[in-house]
Amino acid sequence: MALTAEPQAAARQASLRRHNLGVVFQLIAGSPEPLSRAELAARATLTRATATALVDQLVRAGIVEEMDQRVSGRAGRPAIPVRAARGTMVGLGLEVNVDYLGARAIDLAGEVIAERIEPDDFSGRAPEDVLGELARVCRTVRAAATRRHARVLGAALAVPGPVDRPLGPLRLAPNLGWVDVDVATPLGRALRVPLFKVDNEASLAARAELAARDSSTASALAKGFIYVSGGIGIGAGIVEPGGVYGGAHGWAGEIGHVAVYPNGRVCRCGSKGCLEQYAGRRAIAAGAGLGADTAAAAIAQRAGDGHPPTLAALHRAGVALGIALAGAVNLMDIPAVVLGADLALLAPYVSDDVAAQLRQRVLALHWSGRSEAVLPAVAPALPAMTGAALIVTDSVVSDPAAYL
Amino acid sequence: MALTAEPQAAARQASLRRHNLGVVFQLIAGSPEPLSRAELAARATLTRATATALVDQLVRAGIVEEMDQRVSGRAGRPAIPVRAARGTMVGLGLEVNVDYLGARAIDLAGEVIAERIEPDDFSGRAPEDVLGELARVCRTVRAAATRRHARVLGAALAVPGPVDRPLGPLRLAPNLGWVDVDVATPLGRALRVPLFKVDNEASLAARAELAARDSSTASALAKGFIYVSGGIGIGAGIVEPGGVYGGAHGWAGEIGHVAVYPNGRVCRCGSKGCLEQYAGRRAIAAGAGLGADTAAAAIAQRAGDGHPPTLAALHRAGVALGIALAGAVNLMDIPAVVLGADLALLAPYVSDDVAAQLRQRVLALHWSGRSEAVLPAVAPALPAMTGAALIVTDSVVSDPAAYL
DNA sequence: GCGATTAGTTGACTGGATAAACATATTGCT
DNA sequence: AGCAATATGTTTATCCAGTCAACTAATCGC
Repeated sequence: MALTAEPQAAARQASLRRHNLGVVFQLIAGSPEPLSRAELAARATLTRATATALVDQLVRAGIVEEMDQRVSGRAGRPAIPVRAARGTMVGLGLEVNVDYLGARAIDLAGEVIAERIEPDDFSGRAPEDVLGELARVCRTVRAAATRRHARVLGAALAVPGPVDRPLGPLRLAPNLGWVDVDVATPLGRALRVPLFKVDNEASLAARAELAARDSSTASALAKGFIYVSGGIGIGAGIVEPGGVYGGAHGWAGEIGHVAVYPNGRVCRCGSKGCLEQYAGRRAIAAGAGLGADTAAAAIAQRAGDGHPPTLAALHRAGVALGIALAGAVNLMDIPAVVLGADLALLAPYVSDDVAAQLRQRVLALHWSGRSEAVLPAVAPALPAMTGAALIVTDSVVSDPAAYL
Repeated sequence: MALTAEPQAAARQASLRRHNLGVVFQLIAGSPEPLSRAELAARATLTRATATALVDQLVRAGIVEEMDQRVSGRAGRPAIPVRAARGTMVGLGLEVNVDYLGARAIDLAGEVIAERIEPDDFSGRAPEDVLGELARVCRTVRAAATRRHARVLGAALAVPGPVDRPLGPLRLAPNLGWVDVDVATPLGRALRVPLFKVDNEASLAARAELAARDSSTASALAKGFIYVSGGIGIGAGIVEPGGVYGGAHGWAGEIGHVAVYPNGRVCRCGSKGCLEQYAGRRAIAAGAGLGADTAAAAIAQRAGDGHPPTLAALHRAGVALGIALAGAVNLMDIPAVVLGADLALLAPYVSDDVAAQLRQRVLALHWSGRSEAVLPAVAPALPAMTGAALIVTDSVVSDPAAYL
């Protein structure tokens, strides 16, 4: 029989405390404004007594900090607001990509404590060199963080290709020219952090987008979305209420190699008709009659000027994107699409075509008059680095007991 | 910030007991042979004392039963084996499809206690009539079960189309000609069961396939698989270690309307080039020059005889299926494909083409020499009915405390 | 200044797990 | 047959984390 995943561990009293610490800290970290112990008790349906015990434990550990009492205006003893501690613990988000690498340190509140980005062209460069460079950058960022008395919880690395979760190897990074690279061992050795993870760039960017949405835009994306990270290659991160969908190995989201026109253009990957060949930045630039290295901003500029070949190329890209996304939505029932990276800049010229294809091709939309939300990304620059840092700080948020 | 789903409830002492009852019963229900209290304690990493307490509670509730002592051959006091109680509690699995409806009662051990199938042609028939008929069939099955002193835990209904989880409405069932039908209210009212759920036929069949694999075939599918339910329409159930993937509303798995050739044949759904138009049973029959109502067995027969148009049609179907599945695997990183329903019969003639397309088009397979497993289904007839019954009995398995 | 109100703390109690000793039932050796 | 060895299941004392209810603390409004 046995349908659900079985290897569930039995719980003991300690697990109770551990779980509840997590619940309380998630409430604290997830709230835009500070909460009091009483408020936490109410939200978690605990008694004030236990809420106090839990919060005190978190405060003693330096994970949570009490703030000065604020004037409530109401009767009664004033509450002591608590919030995630600022600057005491940071996650290190690292990224290697084709045209830059960098590291960013983010604290439990999501604030950037330190960062360093190094633009360069890494395509075809030897992994050891590039990773060595990254380790160096990383050390300077860590030094900056420790100067500010922040403890480094761990690091996570974003890579542009399918990579085994959580420790690699990186299976393939076509645009770097890397195949089967063990990224974790050299970096882990160089950094000596208690926690090290590797994940796909698009998945991590999706996570950052989710975080950015949570605090700013109201949650049109609360029930999930697919974040499309468009550059030379195209990846995607699929976000559900539970987290980012990874699949069996962590390779999920390779939308760039979904066949849009099965007998169409030959792709670098060896297949034919892949989405990348129609909606990748180079494909669009080529279709627009521009140089292969034209930046997305320049393409957008050209489109804004009304340049017909550019508009035509963007139209073809939008249709191709719409076809691939319609397949994704039919398969996975994803309620919204977010266009990120280069595609965020090009969104004004492609999102209508994407939406039209979704309306036509998604079975569940077709019957109703409804249409799928297609939105540009709002997360700030280099979201994958932020996302990488977030999966580190997240490990504290979901299980603070591990850090006491 | 807040990346993980937050509305986690705080745990109290009672939750501990509840959780551990679930863990223990999952171990009991999931084990092919009976376990002793001591063995359960070891597997769940509990003390024998608590294992005893938990098992006793389950035994008192009639969920678990002690068996006669078996001779172990080893020294020591002989163990008292316990197993999920047979025939005391059943889940009712219901299904409405184009050419039959039926109900099947399954006990906690997965044994069929009673069933009744009524073949008929329901396409275009009014929902009220068909559901009325189903309610009648269901009552006879329930009567048979209660005659055997089994308590009915609840019922679940399988429908051939996207349906909101867990209570409907059924959004669309093209082959029944139904749109936006509230299936739960009339059936729920007629049956008066404590638990009622609705889900897609393919998702439920996938669940049954998983159960069938667990006990028989070794788990080549342990890390997940996509079950393709091929008939006139084509649906899919995506199984991960955690369960069956549903998406935001429960509509996931509509692979039949993934665009394989975006400018290809017009589909009943209003779009163009849907998989169904190439790999659906009618499409294959038409391509083979056979009547639209030719059964899959007859098509397979024809192919076995070496009939060239049939083989050509099956080749086209296999390629189309492979293209769609390659998209699914690229997006969701699914490690195996199971061909079910009509496609199980046709598997010998399509699986090679499917595998070839996967090899060509799945990025993560392409770099390595590996290939994706493509297997025919092994679950016995009408798996969706079994799957429906299983999601009911599963609710006991995962949370027995709710049934004390 | 005093009641009303709300926040946080304290102490008795309870449920559920652990640990260790004990009772029970078998095998195997002499 | 008798006894040691072994493993299962049960009993008892203890501990831990949460509840409940009472208490203290700090503010507002009159």
